[in-house]
Amino acid sequence: MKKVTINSVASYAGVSKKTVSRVLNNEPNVSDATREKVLKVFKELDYTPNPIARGLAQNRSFIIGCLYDNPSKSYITRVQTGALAACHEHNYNLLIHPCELRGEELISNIEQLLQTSRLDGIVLTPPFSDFAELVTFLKSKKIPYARVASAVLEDDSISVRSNDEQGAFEITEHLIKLGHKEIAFIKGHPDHSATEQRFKGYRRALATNGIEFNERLVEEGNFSYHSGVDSARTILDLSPRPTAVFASNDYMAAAVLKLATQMQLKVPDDISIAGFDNAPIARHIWPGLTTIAQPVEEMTHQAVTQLISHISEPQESPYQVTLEAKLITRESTAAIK
Amino acid sequence: MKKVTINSVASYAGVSKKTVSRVLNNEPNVSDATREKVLKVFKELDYTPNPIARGLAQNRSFIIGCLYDNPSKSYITRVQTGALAACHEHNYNLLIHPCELRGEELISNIEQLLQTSRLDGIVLTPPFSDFAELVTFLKSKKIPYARVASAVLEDDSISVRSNDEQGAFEITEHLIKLGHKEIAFIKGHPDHSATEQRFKGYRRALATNGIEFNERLVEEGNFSYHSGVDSARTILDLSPRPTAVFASNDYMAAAVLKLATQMQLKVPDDISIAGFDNAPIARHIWPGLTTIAQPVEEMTHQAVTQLISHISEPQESPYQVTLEAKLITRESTAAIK
DNA sequence: CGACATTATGACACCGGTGTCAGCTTTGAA
DNA sequence: TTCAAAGCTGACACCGGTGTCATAATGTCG
Repeated sequence: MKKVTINSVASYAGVSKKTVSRVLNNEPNVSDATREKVLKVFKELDYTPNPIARGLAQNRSFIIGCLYDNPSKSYITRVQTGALAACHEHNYNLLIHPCELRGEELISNIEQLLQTSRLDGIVLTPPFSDFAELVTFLKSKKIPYARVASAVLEDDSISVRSNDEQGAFEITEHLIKLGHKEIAFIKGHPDHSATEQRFKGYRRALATNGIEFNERLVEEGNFSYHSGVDSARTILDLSPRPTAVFASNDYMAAAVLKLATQMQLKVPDDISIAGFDNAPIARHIWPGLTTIAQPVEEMTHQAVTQLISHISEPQESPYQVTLEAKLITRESTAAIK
Repeated sequence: MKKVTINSVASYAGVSKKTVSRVLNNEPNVSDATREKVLKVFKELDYTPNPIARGLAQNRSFIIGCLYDNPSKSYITRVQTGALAACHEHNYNLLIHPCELRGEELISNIEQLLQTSRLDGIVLTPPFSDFAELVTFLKSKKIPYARVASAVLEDDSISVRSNDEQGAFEITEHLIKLGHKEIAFIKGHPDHSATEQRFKGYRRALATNGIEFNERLVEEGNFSYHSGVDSARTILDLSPRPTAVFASNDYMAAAVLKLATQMQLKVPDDISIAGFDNAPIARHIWPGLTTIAQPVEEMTHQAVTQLISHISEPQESPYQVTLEAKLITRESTAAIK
C-alpha cells in the first residue's frame, strides 16, 4: 500500500497540487467540474491530507491543550469528553495537561508546553480559569484561550460557565424548605472561584429566608474527600449539632456521610446532607446524595468549539455564556422531624 | 519577539543547518568545538526545534494514542497519568481516544484515527488489550503497539500486566481464612480478559482450600455499578445467604454494600464484601472495602516507555512483564461469627 | 612520505502541504 | 463589439526541519 499524497492525487486527477489544495480547503475559484473530479479521486485513492504537512505550511498544530488540576476524576473525564467531542468535530486533537503548579512555576511550565507542543489554543478549567497571571501571560503571548466555569467575566475572552451561585442558593433553599435552620457549610478550595460563588449562594439563601448567618457553622475544606473528613468531624461534634450539612462538593459530602454513619447517625433522619457536582459517588453511596448537576461536558464543548472558531477567524465579540445548574434530590435530605 | 528557526541558529553560529540538526539529534561527526558553539547559541537564542517540521521530515508525529473504554474514571485517569509521564520523558505527546466500539466499527474507527492523527504508536488498555482482531489489524498495518493488562501473552508484542489471577486468589483466600465458606462471586464484563482471570483466581482459592465450587453463588456483572446492583439483589436474596461476596471490581462491590445497607444488613458483621482495583470509592464509603491494588500508573508507564523505545529502534525481544497486585484490607471484611 | 581510511562539514533535494502571483478564460456592461 | 472585471488554473517559492552525498580536513599505517 503506497502513500497517497497531494501529488499523487494531483497527477491522477490531471490538475495541479494547488488546485487539489483548493478543493481540500473549500476555497472558491474552482470550477464545479474540477472540484468534482478531484473529489472523486479523493475517494478512489482514499486520500487523507497530512495534518503535519498542513501544520508546517500554516504554522499550526491543530492541537488544543486542556489544562486542569482537579481532585475529581469524574470531573476531569467529563471535561475531556466535552473537549474531545468538539475537537473531533473540527479535526483538531486534544492534548491533556494535568498540572499541579502555581504562580511562577505554572507560567514557565505552560510556556514550555506551548514551546514544545505548539498548541493552537488552550482551554482553562478550574482553578486555572481564574488565574489572573496565567490569563495575562496567555494574552501577552497572543495564545487564544477559553475559560470554563470561571467566575470573573472579563470583556474580551471566551468564557462558558454555569451558575454556581444560583445552584448553591437553590440547594440551600431546598434544605430550608425542608425545615432546616441550622445548616452547616463546608467551603471548597480557596483557589477555585467556585468556592466563593457557592458560599455566596448559601448566604443569599439564608438571607432571603430570614435565617441568620452563623460563622461557626462554616468549615474550610478544599474539595478533597480527606478535607471533608476533617470538616465533618468538627461539624458533627458541634452542640447543638446542625440538622443539615451542605458541602461544596460531593466528595466532601460523602465524607460527612461516612463519618455520620460511623457515629451511628441516621442520614437523613438525624441529619441531612447535600453536596454539589453530581459526581458518580453521589449515587453510588447509600443514601444517595442530594446535589447540583452542572452541564460540564456541554460547557467544555461550547468553550472548545468557540475557541476553535476563534482560531480560524478571530471574532470581535467574545462568546460568554452561563448555563443552568440543576437540583437533584436524592435520599440524603429530608424534612426535619 | 521573532521566531527562532534552525536557520537563524545556523547563521548566528556560522555553520550550516545540517550541522545544527546534527547537534540537535546528538549525531556523531561533529567536532566538540562546533557542538559547543551551537549549543551556546541554542541557549542564547532560546531555540526550540519545531516538532511539526521535524515530524514532516521524518514522517513521524511524536504522538502516542491511548485507547480505552472503561467505566471507571479513576482507572482512566491513572492510565493517563502513567502514559503522560512516559510521553513527556521522551518528548512525545499523548492523544487520548475513548472508544465504545466493537468489531468492524472499532477497526474502521481506529483506521480513521491513524489516518487523521498519524500516530507513531498506540497503547491498548483493557478491554482492547486482548481484542484479537484489533491486534491483528495493527500488526498488518505495522503500527507499533503496547498492551496493558492483557491476559494473553503473544510472543512478539510489548505487554505489561499485573497478576489478576493471583490477586483474586489472595483476596478469596483472605475471606476463607476469616472463616467464610459460602463466598459469592460477581463476574466482570465478558469482553475484559481480567474477568476470566479473576474468576480463575477465585476458583483456585476455593479448590486449594477444599471448598466446593458452587455455580449458584456466581453472578454475571459487567464492572458497572448498575450491574452490581442487579447481581447484589440476586445474591442477597439467596437462602441461605452467603456470608461473603467477592465482586470483580470495587464499583460492583460498592453496589453490594449499598444494597446490603438498604436491607438493614450490617457489613461486615452480617456479610463481608470484597472488591478489586482499589478505586477511590473503596475508601470513600463506609465501611471501606477490602480490595486488590494494582500498579496501574506503573504498568502504563512501562508500556509507553517500551513502546517509544521500540519506535525509535525496534527491538528483537518483546518486553513482557508482570507486576504484583497487592491485597488491601479494610473494614468490609471480618471473621465470620 | 604517500596512499588511504576516517572525520567533519555543507549543498541541496525532499517531506506534503499552502501562499503568492502571473496568465489565460469567461463574463458582463457599455 | 470591446474591454474591464471576475473566475479559474498552475508554476514556484516556502514552512523548518532531515537524508544523501560530495568534498575538505585530518588521521593512520606501511
